[in-house]
Amino acid sequence: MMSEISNTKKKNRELLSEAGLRSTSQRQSILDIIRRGQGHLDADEVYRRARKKQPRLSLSTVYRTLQTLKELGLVEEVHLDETHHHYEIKASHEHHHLICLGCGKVVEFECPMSVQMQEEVSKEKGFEVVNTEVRMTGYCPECRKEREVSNAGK
Amino acid sequence: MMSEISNTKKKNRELLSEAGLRSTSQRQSILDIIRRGQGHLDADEVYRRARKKQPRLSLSTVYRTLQTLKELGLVEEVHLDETHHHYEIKASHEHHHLICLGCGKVVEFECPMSVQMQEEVSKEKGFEVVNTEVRMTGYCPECRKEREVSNAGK
DNA sequence: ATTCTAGTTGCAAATGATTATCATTTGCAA
DNA sequence: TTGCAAATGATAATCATTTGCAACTAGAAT
Repeated sequence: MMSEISNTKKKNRELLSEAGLRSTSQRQSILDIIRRGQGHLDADEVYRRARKKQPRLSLSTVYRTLQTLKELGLVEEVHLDETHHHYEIKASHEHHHLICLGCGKVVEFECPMSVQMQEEVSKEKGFEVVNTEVRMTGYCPECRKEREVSNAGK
Repeated sequence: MMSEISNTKKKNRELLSEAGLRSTSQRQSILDIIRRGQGHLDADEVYRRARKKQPRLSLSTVYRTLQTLKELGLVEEVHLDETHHHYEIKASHEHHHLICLGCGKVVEFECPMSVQMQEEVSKEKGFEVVNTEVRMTGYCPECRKEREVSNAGK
């Protein structure tokens, strides 16, 4: 348990210094928060959580760090909605997002088909495709139920 | 030719009044511009084009009209990049977007597979999926060439 | 045709997410 | 321990989009 935590800390430190970046407490905690965050945190949520430990942390640092970690390839920026960005640890497995229009819940899904799709489009359009994002929206089981109820009331 | 234009005008008028909306000149021209725009116009581009005929048109009206037309289901909002929205006439055939990271060019592609994909995810997650967006990024033939040249120079 | 009025518009100011600026602080190599 | 480039915090700037409100107008009622 203890070793797990210090491992993470050490790993963070190494990751950063390998990239030629200084290992600051701010970067440590932001990285940790995203790692523990189970994906889908936005800048402001990271800010709020990080401030619990570092009340003097500024929002700009969060944005800058997010940007840096993204460039480093440690963190991925995902586009769950149109108003702002969300961030998650770059996962080992490629996955996509299914977003509930009712409650905002986000569910991840894998999609082996998308690789095939990417190849097809690549060939057909002569592009070198570097990324494929699949975003589905709909209603989760709970919200579906609610909608049925309120529709029945009409 | 003449009849085509007035047809469109009449159609616009009908579409709007059917929805209980007033048929204003602003809405007419914005709708026309998007229809003629071959997809992918952003609010500001619509604004610039519309002003040629209606110099007093305001940007807020463009935004409001875009919003209204979207709700009406006549226009679709697409997310080609993270900085702002683009709009296109709701097409008869579902299609997705492939965006060049070099020059920004946007190419549409169809993807019958996505329907199947949607069904699978629907079943697996218990969602009622209402929309699937596939967004690929990469480099178009021209930009690929350029990149090869500049890489060779290294 | 004239009047009436709720739907629309234009303008300006507000908002919300993100980025830039710059003085101050800090990690870390020497 | 020191020097200095990198990083931070506070604040202002930016940019797309939204909103409040007074003035305007489409279209129904007269």
